This record gives sequence, C-alpha cells and structure tokens, in this order.
Amino acid sequence: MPAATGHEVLAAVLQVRADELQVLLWQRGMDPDRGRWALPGGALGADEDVEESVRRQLAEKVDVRGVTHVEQLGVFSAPHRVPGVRLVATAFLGLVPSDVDPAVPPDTAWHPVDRLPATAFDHAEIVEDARERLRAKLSYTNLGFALAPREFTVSALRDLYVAALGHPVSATNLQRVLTRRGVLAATGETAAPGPAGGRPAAVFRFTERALRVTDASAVLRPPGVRDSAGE
Amino acid sequence: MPAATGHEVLAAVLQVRADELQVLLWQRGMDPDRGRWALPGGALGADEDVEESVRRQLAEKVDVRGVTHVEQLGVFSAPHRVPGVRLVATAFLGLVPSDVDPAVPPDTAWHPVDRLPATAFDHAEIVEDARERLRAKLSYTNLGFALAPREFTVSALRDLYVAALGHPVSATNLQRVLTRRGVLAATGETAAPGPAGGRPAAVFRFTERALRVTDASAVLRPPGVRDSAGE
DNA sequence: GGGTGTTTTCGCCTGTTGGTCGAAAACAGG
DNA sequence: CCTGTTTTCGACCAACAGGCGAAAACACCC
Repeated sequence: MPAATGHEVLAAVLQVRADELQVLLWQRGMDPDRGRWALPGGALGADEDVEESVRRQLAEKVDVRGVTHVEQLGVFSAPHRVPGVRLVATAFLGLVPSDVDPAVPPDTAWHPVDRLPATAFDHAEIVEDARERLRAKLSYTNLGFALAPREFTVSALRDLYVAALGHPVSATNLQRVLTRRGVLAATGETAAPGPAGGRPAAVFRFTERALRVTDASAVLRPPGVRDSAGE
Repeated sequence: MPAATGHEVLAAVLQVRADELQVLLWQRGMDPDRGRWALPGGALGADEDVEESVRRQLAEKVDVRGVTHVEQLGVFSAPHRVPGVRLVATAFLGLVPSDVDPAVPPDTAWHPVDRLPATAFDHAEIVEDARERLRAKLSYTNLGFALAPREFTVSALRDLYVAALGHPVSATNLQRVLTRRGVLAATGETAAPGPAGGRPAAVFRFTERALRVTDASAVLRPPGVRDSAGE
C-alpha cells in the first residue's frame, strides 16, 4: 500500500581547485534530464547502509582514498523530485584535499559552486546545502584538515579558507585561533619562498585528521570545566 | 532491480517533565518486538515528503500544535535494523514546551531518556542522537524557546536547561548570555513568589519563536562585521 | 655588497564574551 | 521588626578574537 519507494544516495564532493570551491559532477547521457549535470550516486543496495553505499558509488567515479571526509547532509524527498518514479535521496557531503587530483571518467568534471552548469533534478539545492554545511563547520570544527594537504603553510591554508568561506580571512588570526584550539602543530620545517622572495613560511600540520568539534561552541558549559587552551 | 525498499519516518519527541528530559514512546502490540517501546512514526506516503509525513504521523499520537519544533536528525539504514523487511528510516527531533500536556492514546507514554524501557529496533539509538542534538543546539541557538512556555521566569528557564543539558547552569549567566544574544526580552511583569517567600521573579519571553543560530559560533568571521549585540 | 620589495611571523592593544562571586532588593512568616 | 528565602544586579577576572604594525627572512637588482 505504501507506493514502491526507491532509495538513492547522492554525494556532493567538494574540493578547492584554482582558488575556487568546486563540486564533482557528471553529465547525464540519458533521459530524463539528458545533458544536465548530476551528482555522483545511485541506488541503495540490499546489503549496505547509506554510508557504505555512498562510498561504494563514489569509488566508481573517483579514487575514494582522496575523499578524506564524508558526512550525511539530509534527506531529499519531494514526491516528484525525480519525474516518473518515487525516489528518496540521502545526500552526503564529501571533501577532497587540495593537493590531490583524482582521475575521473570522461563524463565527469569539476565545476565551481558559484557558477554551476544546468543541473539535474534537485541537485543544485543539494550542492547549496553542502556548501553551507562546510561553511558552518569550518568555523567551529577542525574540518579544515579534510580540505588541506597533510602539510601546508599558513598562507596556503588561508587561501583554502578564503575559497571555501567566500570572505577574507586574516592569516594572523587563522593561525592563532587554530593553534589555541590545539588542532595545529608546527613541523619545524620551512617551505621554499616564492619567486618574488619573502620570508620562508613555516610548515604546519593538523594534529589529528578526524573531525573534532571545538568546545568554544559549548556555551553554557558546565561550571568549573575550563578549556585547556591547547595542551 | 534495487531491492524493494520501504521508507518510514520516526520522531523522537522530547519534553522536560518533572525536571527530567522525557521522550514520547508507544508500546508495540504486535510482533516483531511486541511489548517493546517504539517511537511514533510510520510509512512515508506517496504524495508527501518526509517533513509532511512526520507531522501527519505525529498528529495521530499527540496534538501537533504542542510540538513547537521539528527538525531532521538523519537516516538510519542498517540493512537489518527491522527484521524481515528492508526499511530505511528518516529520524526527526521534536520538541514540546514544558507547560503543555497533550493527550496521548492509552498505549503511549512519556519516559525519561535516562531510564528508557526496553525499546524496539534501533529506536534507543535514535533517542540518543536526538538528545545529543538538543544538547548541542541549546548552546549556540535559541532553541530553548521550543522547550519553554511563552512566558517564564529565569529560574524556570534555568531548570529546563539543567534538565535538558544534564549539568548545572548558572541563572545569572543564562540570563546575561541570552539577553546579550538578543533572544530574551523582559515583559515587565513579575511572577508571584513561592510559598517560602523570596523576591518576585521577572517574567521573560523569547523575542522570536523560530530557530536562530547565534553568530557567536561564526568564528573566523569576515573582517569588520561585528555582532550588533542585540539591537 | 647594500638597498628595495615581498612575504611571513610575532607581539601588543582593544573590545567582547562568559564564568564567578557577593551584595542588595523584594518578598513571606513569625 | 527580625530572619530566612529567592531573585536581581553590578563588579571583577580570564579567555578569546580581531586589528595593526614592527621585525624577520628571503629574492632581486643595481
């Protein structure tokens, strides 16, 4: 009696390329929406949950080792979001560090989230949700690790934040804030200066490459429990 | 070709009752999991999205006007989370103000989230997710409005936060923080003192009864843009 | 080799926020 | 009128983020 309901997973995979936040899309070769650009994904398999499914489907488009972070965005379930069939989608956000350039099939390409091509179904809406989720989480988590190479300079990290957030970020502040949160650590090495000279930049690394929420957002925290201010 | 996949919606409706955070559950009268307690919900209809569906299903259990806030928690999709059938669930968090006591069917009752009875399927996990989401959002949003009556004293609001957060909260701080964020406003009236006397408490109100995120969480904000500190 | 320009780094200052504490205000009851 | 209770308010302090400018460390050119 409940209508036969299919379930698909979709992934908005984001990466900063050429100082712009871009998303991985593939061009549909079949109707409906032939020629329009769609998010990677596909039908949920019988013996997998949605997390396993999205990783499996992504593996068909890119080298999954490049995708350092995957998290659930939400459910998109408008009755006619896909014409003809009843299809509920679980959308995901995926992040790729800026130093890798995974090989992709010929029908697949990166597009700046600011200038999307004609998109299929409700996928533009999903990309917008992914972008906002990224923006919010960059502020109060260490999610930057998923966009950055293993090692980087503060200015390189600053450029990533500028591209992802869409507004200027002070390098001074970025370093101080992240250091105080205890997620940044200097490696002791320095990078070679650019062609115009300049002081060699110190090389940093994220202390952990797993998502951690900053307690700074824990307003109204229990009494007596103060931040350790970076052990 | 994809296995016939059913889709259901489930709601973890939370309310502070008797100084404890409680969740609305109903006792299953049929197998599987007969006798165990389950979250309200049901199959997704053909002509509704999951948001519409959860409100419709909730209306069958409680007076929906009492539920002041509903938001998506996430998808639960373990292949055998419900024995026998393939059922994917979209879980929701619902909040009810502490001053209403909606009528519920005979098989339905409130249970403290700290002492859940035997629960059906993976519903205990969903309740735990709902509770953590509430805890997190109380800190950096004005979500308290959804747990509180339209008008209240600071100590009453403090008791709600204590019950929901599970740790002591300073009344002084709560008032100052919420006022500075611009979400609290004094009505000018005072409440009658308790039986033991004491100074009459001032009555407050939330300035808006819609979810708003505090910009305080927007660390690394654009330069020059400072908080208006409550106009 | 010294000056110039560039890039990064570091320290200081400021405004805001949240946590703590204690005093004062406003009530009931004896 | 005195005591006990509850609420309210102000003062103080530590932590934090943003802004700014000086100093450090390099490349290039004359």
